[in-house]
Amino acid sequence: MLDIKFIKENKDIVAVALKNKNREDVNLDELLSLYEEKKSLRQKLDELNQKKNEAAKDRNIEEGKRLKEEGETLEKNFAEVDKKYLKAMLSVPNIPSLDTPIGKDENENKVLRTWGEPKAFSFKPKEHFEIGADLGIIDNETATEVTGPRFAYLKGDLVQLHFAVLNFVYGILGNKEILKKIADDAKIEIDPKPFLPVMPPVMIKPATMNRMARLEPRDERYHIDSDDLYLIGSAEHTLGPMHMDEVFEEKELPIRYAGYSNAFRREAGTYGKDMKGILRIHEFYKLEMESFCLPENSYKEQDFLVAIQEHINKVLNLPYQIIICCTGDMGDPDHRHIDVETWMPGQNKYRETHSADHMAGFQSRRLNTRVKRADGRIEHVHMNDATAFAGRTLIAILENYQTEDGKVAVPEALVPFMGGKTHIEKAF
RNA sequence: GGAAAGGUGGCAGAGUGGUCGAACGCGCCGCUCUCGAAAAGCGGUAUGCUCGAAAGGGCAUCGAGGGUUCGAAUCCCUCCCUUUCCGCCA
Repeated sequence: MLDIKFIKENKDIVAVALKNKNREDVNLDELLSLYEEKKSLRQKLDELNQKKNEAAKDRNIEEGKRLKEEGETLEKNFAEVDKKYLKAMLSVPNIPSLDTPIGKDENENKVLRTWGEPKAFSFKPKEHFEIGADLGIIDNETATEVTGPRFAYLKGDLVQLHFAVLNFVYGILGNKEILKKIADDAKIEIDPKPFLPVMPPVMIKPATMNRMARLEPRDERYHIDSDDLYLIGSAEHTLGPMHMDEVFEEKELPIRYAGYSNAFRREAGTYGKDMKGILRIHEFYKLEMESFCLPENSYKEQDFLVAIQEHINKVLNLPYQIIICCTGDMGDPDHRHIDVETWMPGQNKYRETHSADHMAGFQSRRLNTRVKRADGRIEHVHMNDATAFAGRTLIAILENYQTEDGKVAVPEALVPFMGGKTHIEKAF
Protein backbone atom coordinates (compact mmCIF):
# COMPACT_ATOMS: atom_id res chain seq x y z
CA MET A 1 0.00 0.00 0.00
CA LEU A 2 1.23 3.48 -0.81
CA ASP A 3 0.89 6.52 1.41
CA ILE A 4 -2.27 8.44 0.45
CA LYS A 5 -0.53 11.74 1.10
CA PHE A 6 2.20 10.73 -1.30
CA ILE A 7 -0.43 9.87 -3.91
CA LYS A 8 -2.17 13.17 -3.35
CA GLU A 9 0.99 15.22 -3.69
CA ASN A 10 2.52 13.16 -6.49
CA LYS A 11 -0.45 12.24 -8.60
CA ASP A 12 1.51 12.54 -11.83
CA ILE A 13 4.23 10.17 -10.61
CA VAL A 14 1.66 7.60 -9.58
CA ALA A 15 -0.19 7.99 -12.88
CA VAL A 16 3.01 7.27 -14.79
CA ALA A 17 3.65 4.25 -12.60
CA LEU A 18 0.15 2.93 -13.32
CA LYS A 19 0.64 3.38 -17.04
CA ASN A 20 4.03 1.66 -16.99
CA LYS A 21 2.77 -1.21 -14.87
CA ASN A 22 -0.16 -1.75 -17.25
CA ARG A 23 -2.53 -0.87 -14.45
CA GLU A 24 -4.51 1.90 -16.02
CA ASP A 25 -7.65 0.28 -14.62
CA VAL A 26 -6.82 2.07 -11.36
CA ASN A 27 -8.73 5.36 -11.17
CA LEU A 28 -6.69 7.90 -9.24
CA ASP A 29 -9.25 10.69 -9.43
CA GLU A 30 -11.84 8.42 -7.91
CA LEU A 31 -9.42 7.35 -5.20
CA LEU A 32 -8.56 10.94 -4.30
CA SER A 33 -12.18 12.04 -4.26
CA LEU A 34 -13.02 9.08 -2.03
CA TYR A 35 -10.22 10.21 0.25
CA GLU A 36 -11.58 13.77 0.42
CA GLU A 37 -15.09 12.48 0.97
CA LYS A 38 -13.90 10.18 3.71
CA LYS A 39 -12.01 13.00 5.37
CA SER A 40 -14.95 15.37 5.34
CA LEU A 41 -17.31 12.70 6.69
CA ARG A 42 -14.76 11.89 9.35
CA GLN A 43 -14.67 15.53 10.38
CA LYS A 44 -18.43 15.72 10.61
CA LEU A 45 -18.47 12.51 12.59
CA ASP A 46 -15.79 13.84 14.93
CA GLU A 47 -17.78 17.01 15.57
CA LEU A 48 -20.91 15.02 16.25
CA ASN A 49 -19.02 12.69 18.58
CA GLN A 50 -17.68 15.69 20.43
CA LYS A 51 -21.24 16.93 21.04
CA LYS A 52 -22.28 13.42 22.01
CA ASN A 53 -19.44 13.14 24.49
CA GLU A 54 -20.38 16.50 25.99
CA ALA A 55 -24.04 15.53 26.27
CA ALA A 56 -23.09 12.27 27.95
CA LYS A 57 -20.82 14.09 30.37
CA ASP A 58 -23.67 16.44 31.26
CA ARG A 59 -26.06 13.49 31.57
CA ASN A 60 -28.21 15.24 29.01
CA ILE A 61 -30.22 12.18 28.05
CA GLU A 62 -32.58 13.90 25.62
CA GLU A 63 -29.80 15.63 23.69
CA GLY A 64 -27.76 12.41 23.71
CA LYS A 65 -30.61 10.41 22.24
CA ARG A 66 -31.13 12.98 19.52
CA LEU A 67 -27.44 13.09 18.59
CA LYS A 68 -27.23 9.34 18.60
CA GLU A 69 -30.00 9.09 16.04
CA GLU A 70 -28.46 11.87 14.00
CA GLY A 71 -25.16 10.05 13.95
CA GLU A 72 -26.46 6.76 12.64
CA THR A 73 -26.78 7.84 9.01
CA LEU A 74 -23.48 9.63 9.18
CA GLU A 75 -21.73 6.56 10.51
CA LYS A 76 -23.26 4.39 7.83
CA ASN A 77 -22.14 6.77 5.11
CA PHE A 78 -18.67 6.97 6.53
CA ALA A 79 -18.34 3.18 6.74
CA GLU A 80 -19.43 2.85 3.11
CA VAL A 81 -17.03 5.47 1.83
CA ASP A 82 -14.22 4.10 3.96
CA LYS A 83 -14.72 0.62 2.56
CA LYS A 84 -14.64 1.89 -1.01
CA TYR A 85 -11.60 4.00 -0.23
CA LEU A 86 -9.68 1.10 1.27
CA LYS A 87 -10.50 -1.11 -1.67
CA ALA A 88 -9.26 1.56 -4.06
CA MET A 89 -6.10 2.07 -2.00
CA LEU A 90 -5.27 -1.61 -2.02
CA SER A 91 -5.59 -1.75 -5.78
CA VAL A 92 -2.81 0.80 -6.33
CA PRO A 93 0.47 -0.96 -7.13
CA ASN A 94 3.89 0.09 -5.88
CA ILE A 95 5.86 2.73 -7.81
CA PRO A 96 8.71 1.27 -9.87
CA SER A 97 12.20 2.52 -9.04
CA LEU A 98 13.78 5.11 -11.32
CA ASP A 99 16.20 2.56 -12.75
CA THR A 100 13.45 0.09 -13.64
CA PRO A 101 13.21 -0.17 -17.43
CA ILE A 102 9.84 0.75 -18.88
CA GLY A 103 8.30 -2.05 -20.87
CA LYS A 104 5.20 -4.09 -21.57
CA ASP A 105 6.27 -7.62 -20.76
CA GLU A 106 9.22 -9.88 -20.06
CA ASN A 107 10.67 -9.23 -23.51
CA GLU A 108 11.62 -5.77 -22.35
CA ASN A 109 13.49 -6.89 -19.25
CA LYS A 110 17.11 -5.81 -19.32
CA VAL A 111 20.27 -7.80 -18.78
CA LEU A 112 22.42 -5.92 -16.28
CA ARG A 113 25.43 -8.23 -16.43
CA THR A 114 26.43 -11.78 -17.17
CA TRP A 115 28.95 -14.02 -15.49
CA GLY A 116 30.63 -17.21 -16.70
CA GLU A 117 30.83 -18.87 -20.06
CA PRO A 118 28.29 -21.54 -20.93
CA LYS A 119 30.29 -24.74 -20.97
CA ALA A 120 30.91 -26.45 -24.32
CA PHE A 121 29.77 -30.07 -24.27
CA SER A 122 31.29 -32.82 -26.41
CA PHE A 123 27.85 -34.44 -26.48
CA LYS A 124 24.29 -33.16 -26.63
CA PRO A 125 23.48 -32.12 -23.06
CA LYS A 126 20.26 -33.52 -21.68
CA GLU A 127 17.52 -31.61 -19.95
CA HIS A 128 17.26 -32.09 -16.20
CA PHE A 129 14.16 -34.27 -16.38
CA GLU A 130 15.94 -36.70 -18.71
CA ILE A 131 18.92 -36.87 -16.40
CA GLY A 132 16.59 -37.23 -13.45
CA ALA A 133 14.64 -40.04 -15.07
CA ASP A 134 17.76 -41.83 -16.34
CA LEU A 135 19.39 -41.76 -12.92
CA GLY A 136 16.14 -42.55 -11.15
CA ILE A 137 16.45 -39.45 -8.95
CA ILE A 138 13.43 -37.48 -10.20
CA ASP A 139 10.19 -39.43 -10.43
CA ASN A 140 7.25 -37.56 -11.89
CA GLU A 141 5.31 -40.65 -12.92
CA THR A 142 4.81 -42.06 -9.45
CA ALA A 143 4.10 -38.58 -8.10
CA THR A 144 1.44 -38.08 -10.76
CA GLU A 145 -0.23 -41.36 -9.82
CA VAL A 146 -0.02 -40.73 -6.09
CA THR A 147 -0.70 -37.00 -5.98
CA GLY A 148 -1.18 -35.53 -9.43
CA PRO A 149 0.62 -33.80 -12.25
CA ARG A 150 3.31 -31.22 -11.44
CA PHE A 151 4.52 -33.08 -8.38
CA ALA A 152 7.73 -35.02 -8.04
CA TYR A 153 9.61 -37.47 -5.90
CA LEU A 154 13.26 -36.51 -5.38
CA LYS A 155 15.32 -39.59 -4.68
CA GLY A 156 18.76 -40.95 -3.99
CA ASP A 157 21.77 -38.67 -4.30
CA LEU A 158 19.59 -35.79 -5.45
CA VAL A 159 18.08 -35.63 -1.97
CA GLN A 160 21.53 -35.49 -0.48
CA LEU A 161 22.55 -32.86 -3.02
CA HIS A 162 19.55 -30.79 -2.02
CA PHE A 163 20.57 -30.76 1.61
CA ALA A 164 24.19 -30.20 0.61
CA VAL A 165 23.26 -27.00 -1.20
CA LEU A 166 21.01 -26.00 1.68
CA ASN A 167 23.78 -26.41 4.22
CA PHE A 168 26.32 -24.78 1.94
CA VAL A 169 24.07 -21.72 1.55
CA TYR A 170 23.17 -21.56 5.24
CA GLY A 171 26.92 -21.61 5.86
CA ILE A 172 27.25 -18.43 3.82
CA LEU A 173 24.22 -16.63 5.22
CA GLY A 174 25.29 -17.24 8.80
CA ASN A 175 28.90 -16.18 8.34
CA LYS A 176 29.70 -12.52 8.91
CA GLU A 177 33.18 -12.71 7.35
CA ILE A 178 31.92 -14.26 4.13
CA LEU A 179 29.05 -11.76 3.95
CA LYS A 180 31.47 -8.90 4.49
CA LYS A 181 33.68 -10.15 1.68
CA ILE A 182 30.68 -10.48 -0.64
CA ALA A 183 29.68 -6.90 0.15
CA ASP A 184 33.25 -5.62 -0.26
CA ASP A 185 33.74 -7.43 -3.57
CA ALA A 186 30.50 -5.94 -4.85
CA LYS A 187 31.53 -2.52 -3.49
CA ILE A 188 28.43 -2.28 -1.33
CA GLU A 189 28.87 -0.41 1.93
CA ILE A 190 26.57 -2.26 4.24
CA ASP A 191 26.39 -3.87 7.67
CA PRO A 192 27.18 -7.54 6.96
CA LYS A 193 24.97 -8.74 9.80
CA PRO A 194 24.26 -12.45 9.34
CA PHE A 195 20.87 -13.97 8.60
CA LEU A 196 18.99 -15.76 11.34
CA PRO A 197 17.93 -19.22 10.15
CA VAL A 198 14.17 -19.80 10.40
CA MET A 199 11.83 -22.65 9.62
CA PRO A 200 8.52 -20.84 9.34
CA PRO A 201 4.96 -22.18 9.24
CA VAL A 202 3.74 -23.04 5.74
CA MET A 203 0.14 -22.15 6.47
CA ILE A 204 -1.09 -18.62 6.96
CA LYS A 205 -4.29 -16.80 7.90
CA PRO A 206 -6.03 -15.00 5.02
CA ALA A 207 -5.84 -11.69 6.89
CA THR A 208 -2.08 -11.97 7.31
CA MET A 209 -1.60 -13.01 3.70
CA ASN A 210 -3.54 -9.92 2.71
CA ARG A 211 -1.37 -7.69 4.86
CA MET A 212 1.63 -9.04 2.97
CA ALA A 213 -0.08 -7.98 -0.28
CA ARG A 214 0.27 -11.59 -1.37
CA LEU A 215 -3.29 -12.89 -1.17
CA GLU A 216 -3.81 -12.03 -4.81
CA PRO A 217 -3.87 -13.60 -7.27
CA ARG A 218 -5.95 -16.05 -5.29
CA ASP A 219 -5.95 -18.51 -8.18
CA GLU A 220 -2.33 -19.13 -7.42
CA ARG A 221 -2.93 -20.13 -3.78
CA TYR A 222 -3.92 -23.37 -2.13
CA HIS A 223 -6.58 -22.98 0.54
CA ILE A 224 -7.34 -25.35 3.41
CA ASP A 225 -11.12 -25.11 3.80
CA SER A 226 -11.39 -26.90 7.13
CA ASP A 227 -9.40 -24.20 8.91
CA ASP A 228 -9.53 -21.26 6.52
CA LEU A 229 -5.77 -21.20 6.02
CA TYR A 230 -3.68 -20.69 2.91
CA LEU A 231 -0.54 -22.64 2.03
CA ILE A 232 2.32 -20.24 1.52
CA GLY A 233 3.84 -19.75 -1.91
CA SER A 234 7.14 -18.76 -0.35
CA ALA A 235 8.68 -18.53 3.11
CA GLU A 236 8.49 -14.80 2.50
CA HIS A 237 4.77 -14.99 3.21
CA THR A 238 5.25 -16.02 6.83
CA LEU A 239 8.63 -14.34 7.37
CA GLY A 240 7.42 -10.89 6.38
CA PRO A 241 4.64 -10.67 8.98
CA MET A 242 6.90 -11.72 11.87
CA HIS A 243 7.13 -8.09 12.96
CA MET A 244 3.71 -6.73 12.11
CA ASP A 245 2.49 -3.97 14.44
CA GLU A 246 5.99 -3.60 15.86
CA VAL A 247 8.23 -0.56 16.18
CA PHE A 248 11.95 -1.28 15.90
CA GLU A 249 14.70 0.77 17.44
CA GLU A 250 16.90 2.21 14.71
CA LYS A 251 19.95 0.35 15.99
CA GLU A 252 18.18 -3.02 15.71
CA LEU A 253 18.14 -2.78 11.91
CA PRO A 254 18.90 -4.41 9.59
CA ILE A 255 17.17 -7.63 10.58
CA ARG A 256 17.78 -10.52 8.21
CA TYR A 257 16.15 -13.93 8.15
CA ALA A 258 16.91 -17.01 6.10
CA GLY A 259 13.75 -19.07 6.06
CA TYR A 260 13.59 -22.58 4.71
CA SER A 261 10.22 -24.05 3.78
CA ASN A 262 8.16 -25.87 1.25
CA ALA A 263 6.45 -23.54 -1.19
CA PHE A 264 3.09 -24.23 -2.76
CA ARG A 265 1.89 -22.83 -6.06
CA ARG A 266 -1.14 -23.80 -8.09
CA GLU A 267 0.49 -22.65 -11.33
CA ALA A 268 -2.92 -21.72 -12.65
CA GLY A 269 -2.87 -20.79 -16.30
CA THR A 270 0.41 -22.50 -17.07
CA TYR A 271 -1.07 -25.74 -18.35
CA GLY A 272 1.30 -27.50 -20.70
CA LYS A 273 4.28 -25.31 -19.83
CA ASP A 274 7.35 -26.99 -18.32
CA MET A 275 5.44 -30.13 -17.42
CA LYS A 276 8.40 -32.40 -16.86
CA GLY A 277 10.84 -32.59 -13.99
CA ILE A 278 10.97 -30.05 -11.20
CA LEU A 279 11.16 -26.72 -13.00
CA ARG A 280 7.56 -25.79 -12.36
CA ILE A 281 5.92 -27.91 -9.70
CA HIS A 282 3.16 -27.34 -7.19
CA GLU A 283 5.33 -28.03 -4.17
CA PHE A 284 9.00 -27.16 -4.01
CA TYR A 285 11.63 -26.35 -1.44
CA LYS A 286 13.14 -22.97 -1.00
CA LEU A 287 15.48 -21.03 1.23
CA GLU A 288 14.37 -17.42 1.24
CA MET A 289 16.09 -14.29 2.49
CA GLU A 290 13.89 -11.65 4.08
CA SER A 291 15.16 -8.37 5.42
CA PHE A 292 13.94 -5.29 7.24
CA CYS A 293 16.07 -2.19 6.94
CA LEU A 294 16.12 1.60 7.17
CA PRO A 295 14.51 3.26 4.12
CA GLU A 296 17.74 4.93 3.04
CA ASN A 297 19.50 1.55 2.91
CA SER A 298 16.98 -0.49 0.97
CA TYR A 299 18.60 -0.24 -2.48
CA LYS A 300 21.94 -1.29 -1.05
CA GLU A 301 20.14 -4.06 0.78
CA GLN A 302 18.69 -5.43 -2.42
CA ASP A 303 22.06 -5.10 -4.16
CA PHE A 304 23.56 -7.04 -1.27
CA LEU A 305 20.98 -9.82 -1.56
CA VAL A 306 21.69 -10.04 -5.29
CA ALA A 307 25.43 -10.10 -4.57
CA ILE A 308 24.84 -13.08 -2.29
CA GLN A 309 22.88 -14.85 -5.01
CA GLU A 310 25.68 -14.18 -7.46
CA HIS A 311 28.27 -15.40 -4.98
CA ILE A 312 26.44 -18.70 -4.61
CA ASN A 313 26.29 -19.21 -8.36
CA LYS A 314 29.94 -18.25 -8.75
CA VAL A 315 31.13 -20.69 -6.13
CA LEU A 316 29.02 -23.41 -7.73
CA ASN A 317 30.43 -22.33 -11.09
CA LEU A 318 27.01 -21.84 -12.65
CA PRO A 319 26.97 -19.21 -15.42
CA TYR A 320 24.21 -16.66 -15.01
CA GLN A 321 22.85 -13.33 -16.07
CA ILE A 322 21.31 -10.65 -13.91
CA ILE A 323 18.02 -9.28 -15.17
CA ILE A 324 16.18 -6.20 -14.07
CA CYS A 325 12.48 -6.70 -14.69
CA CYS A 326 10.69 -4.03 -16.66
CA THR A 327 7.62 -2.23 -15.34
CA GLY A 328 5.22 -4.52 -17.15
CA ASP A 329 6.75 -7.73 -15.81
CA MET A 330 7.14 -6.81 -12.16
CA GLY A 331 4.62 -7.62 -9.46
CA ASP A 332 2.18 -5.08 -8.04
CA PRO A 333 4.00 -4.78 -4.68
CA ASP A 334 7.48 -4.53 -6.26
CA HIS A 335 9.50 -1.35 -6.30
CA ARG A 336 12.45 -2.96 -8.07
CA HIS A 337 12.59 -6.55 -9.21
CA ILE A 338 15.84 -8.30 -10.09
CA ASP A 339 16.20 -11.91 -11.25
CA VAL A 340 19.12 -14.27 -11.51
CA GLU A 341 18.82 -16.45 -14.59
CA THR A 342 21.14 -19.42 -14.61
CA TRP A 343 22.43 -21.12 -17.72
CA MET A 344 20.67 -24.41 -18.44
CA PRO A 345 22.68 -26.32 -21.08
CA GLY A 346 19.91 -28.87 -21.67
CA GLN A 347 17.47 -26.14 -22.64
CA ASN A 348 20.24 -24.04 -24.17
CA LYS A 349 19.01 -20.94 -22.40
CA TYR A 350 19.06 -18.95 -19.18
CA ARG A 351 16.20 -19.72 -16.80
CA GLU A 352 15.12 -17.89 -13.68
CA THR A 353 16.56 -19.49 -10.55
CA HIS A 354 16.44 -16.58 -8.10
CA SER A 355 14.55 -13.38 -7.71
CA ALA A 356 15.07 -10.36 -5.48
CA ASP A 357 12.14 -8.11 -4.65
CA HIS A 358 12.60 -4.64 -3.26
CA MET A 359 9.25 -3.72 -1.73
CA ALA A 360 10.22 -0.37 -0.19
CA GLY A 361 7.49 0.53 2.34
CA PHE A 362 4.68 -1.11 0.41
CA GLN A 363 4.34 -4.19 2.62
CA SER A 364 5.46 -2.59 5.86
CA ARG A 365 2.71 0.03 5.58
CA ARG A 366 0.10 -2.72 5.49
CA LEU A 367 1.92 -4.75 8.14
CA ASN A 368 2.46 -1.67 10.29
CA THR A 369 6.13 -2.53 10.78
CA ARG A 370 7.94 0.64 11.75
CA VAL A 371 11.16 2.03 13.12
CA LYS A 372 11.71 4.79 15.64
CA ARG A 373 14.46 6.98 14.28
CA ALA A 374 17.17 8.56 16.40
CA ASP A 375 15.34 11.90 16.17
CA GLY A 376 12.10 10.34 17.45
CA ARG A 377 10.29 10.18 14.11
CA ILE A 378 8.46 6.95 13.41
CA GLU A 379 8.45 5.64 9.87
CA HIS A 380 7.83 2.44 8.00
CA VAL A 381 10.77 0.10 7.50
CA HIS A 382 11.71 -1.06 4.04
CA MET A 383 11.47 -4.73 3.20
CA ASN A 384 13.36 -6.92 0.75
CA ASP A 385 12.94 -10.57 -0.06
CA ALA A 386 15.10 -12.75 -2.26
CA THR A 387 15.73 -16.40 -3.10
CA ALA A 388 18.84 -17.91 -1.58
CA PHE A 389 18.31 -21.41 -2.90
CA ALA A 390 15.39 -23.07 -4.66
CA GLY A 391 14.97 -26.41 -6.40
CA ARG A 392 15.84 -24.81 -9.69
CA THR A 393 19.47 -24.57 -8.65
CA LEU A 394 19.44 -28.37 -8.55
CA ILE A 395 18.30 -28.30 -12.17
CA ALA A 396 21.19 -26.04 -13.06
CA ILE A 397 23.65 -28.36 -11.30
CA LEU A 398 22.26 -31.44 -13.03
CA GLU A 399 22.45 -29.85 -16.46
CA ASN A 400 25.78 -28.06 -16.07
CA TYR A 401 27.58 -30.89 -14.33
CA GLN A 402 26.33 -33.80 -16.44
CA THR A 403 28.99 -36.05 -17.95
CA GLU A 404 29.01 -38.08 -21.13
CA ASP A 405 28.67 -41.36 -19.23
CA GLY A 406 25.28 -40.23 -17.95
CA LYS A 407 26.37 -39.28 -14.45
CA VAL A 408 26.49 -35.89 -12.79
CA ALA A 409 29.56 -34.50 -11.05
CA VAL A 410 29.14 -32.85 -7.67
CA PRO A 411 30.35 -29.21 -7.65
CA GLU A 412 33.59 -29.01 -5.74
CA ALA A 413 32.20 -26.69 -3.08
CA LEU A 414 29.50 -29.23 -2.27
CA VAL A 415 31.64 -32.35 -1.99
CA PRO A 416 32.30 -31.80 1.74
CA PHE A 417 28.55 -31.50 2.23
CA MET A 418 28.01 -34.77 0.34
CA GLY A 419 30.11 -36.89 2.60
CA GLY A 420 32.96 -36.76 0.08
CA LYS A 421 30.85 -38.01 -2.81
CA THR A 422 32.09 -36.62 -6.16
CA HIS A 423 29.36 -37.96 -8.44
CA ILE A 424 25.63 -38.51 -8.36
CA GLU A 425 25.01 -42.16 -8.93
CA LYS A 426 22.05 -43.97 -10.38
CA ALA A 427 19.39 -44.82 -7.83
CA PHE A 428 17.95 -48.32 -7.89
C1' G B 1 -11.56 -32.24 21.04
C1' G B 2 -13.66 -31.21 26.51
C1' A B 3 -13.39 -27.77 30.95
C1' A B 4 -11.81 -23.21 33.17
C1' A B 5 -9.35 -18.47 33.55
C1' G B 6 -7.62 -14.44 31.01
C1' G B 7 -5.92 -10.56 27.00
C1' U B 8 -5.27 -2.91 29.74
C1' G B 9 0.53 1.97 27.85
C1' G B 10 8.01 -0.09 26.59
C1' C B 11 7.48 -3.70 31.01
C1' A B 12 4.69 -4.97 35.33
C1' G B 13 -0.14 -4.15 36.99
C1' A B 14 -4.93 -1.52 39.17
C1' G B 15 -9.46 -0.42 37.29
C1' U B 16 -16.79 -4.32 36.89
C1' G B 17 -21.40 1.56 33.65
C1' G B 18 -20.02 8.34 33.92
C1' U B 19 -15.52 12.39 37.08
C1' C B 20 -10.75 6.79 32.90
C1' G B 21 -6.53 7.75 27.61
C1' A B 22 -6.62 5.16 31.94
C1' A B 23 -3.78 4.58 39.35
C1' C B 24 0.83 2.96 41.62
C1' G B 25 5.55 0.99 40.31
C1' C B 26 9.69 -0.05 36.91
C1' G B 27 12.02 1.64 32.58
C1' C B 28 13.11 5.87 29.42
C1' C B 29 13.95 11.42 28.56
C1' G B 30 14.86 16.37 30.67
C1' C B 31 16.09 19.39 34.85
C1' U B 32 17.96 20.20 40.07
C1' C B 33 21.90 18.50 43.23
C1' U B 34 27.36 16.82 41.98
C1' C B 35 34.06 17.90 39.79
C1' G B 36 31.50 13.64 37.55
C1' A B 37 28.47 9.45 38.53
C1' A B 38 25.09 7.01 41.82
C1' A B 39 21.20 8.17 45.12
C1' A B 40 17.38 11.65 45.93
C1' G B 41 13.87 15.44 44.27
C1' C B 42 10.95 17.85 40.32
C1' G B 43 8.81 17.56 35.48
C1' G B 44 7.81 14.79 31.12
C1' U B 45 7.00 10.07 28.64
C1' A B 46 1.24 5.65 23.79
C1' U B 47 -0.47 5.43 18.66
C1' G B 48 -3.32 6.96 14.46
C1' C B 49 -6.34 10.63 12.13
C1' U B 50 -7.63 15.68 12.06
C1' C B 51 -7.90 21.36 12.85
C1' G B 52 -4.04 25.06 13.74
C1' A B 53 1.61 29.33 11.65
C1' A B 54 2.38 27.88 16.61
C1' A B 55 0.64 27.27 21.41
C1' G B 56 -2.90 24.11 21.65
C1' G B 57 -7.71 21.74 20.43
C1' G B 58 -10.96 17.62 18.60
C1' C B 59 -11.93 12.39 17.37
C1' A B 60 -10.64 7.30 17.71
C1' U B 61 -8.00 3.30 20.05
C1' C B 62 -7.78 -0.94 26.87
C1' G B 63 -6.83 -8.39 21.57
C1' A B 64 -10.36 -7.70 16.71
C1' G B 65 -15.26 -6.87 14.96
C1' G B 66 -20.35 -6.09 16.12
C1' G B 67 -24.35 -4.95 19.84
C1' U B 68 -26.92 -2.77 24.43
C1' U B 69 -26.81 2.38 26.65
C1' C B 70 -27.62 9.43 26.81
C1' G B 71 -22.71 7.27 28.38
C1' A B 72 -18.60 1.01 27.73
C1' A B 73 -11.76 -0.85 29.48
C1' U B 74 -16.15 -2.39 32.49
C1' C B 75 -22.43 -5.55 30.19
C1' C B 76 -23.90 -8.98 25.72
C1' C B 77 -22.53 -11.69 20.97
C1' U B 78 -18.88 -13.53 17.33
C1' C B 79 -13.90 -14.24 16.20
C1' C B 80 -8.49 -14.28 17.30
C1' C B 81 -4.85 -15.24 20.88
C1' U B 82 -2.66 -16.76 25.79
C1' U B 83 -2.52 -19.77 30.28
C1' U B 84 -4.04 -24.14 33.29
C1' C B 85 -6.31 -29.05 33.69
C1' C B 86 -8.15 -33.41 30.91
C1' G B 87 -7.88 -36.08 26.21
C1' C B 88 -5.01 -37.09 21.74
C1' C B 89 -0.34 -37.04 19.32
C1' A B 90 5.18 -36.72 15.71
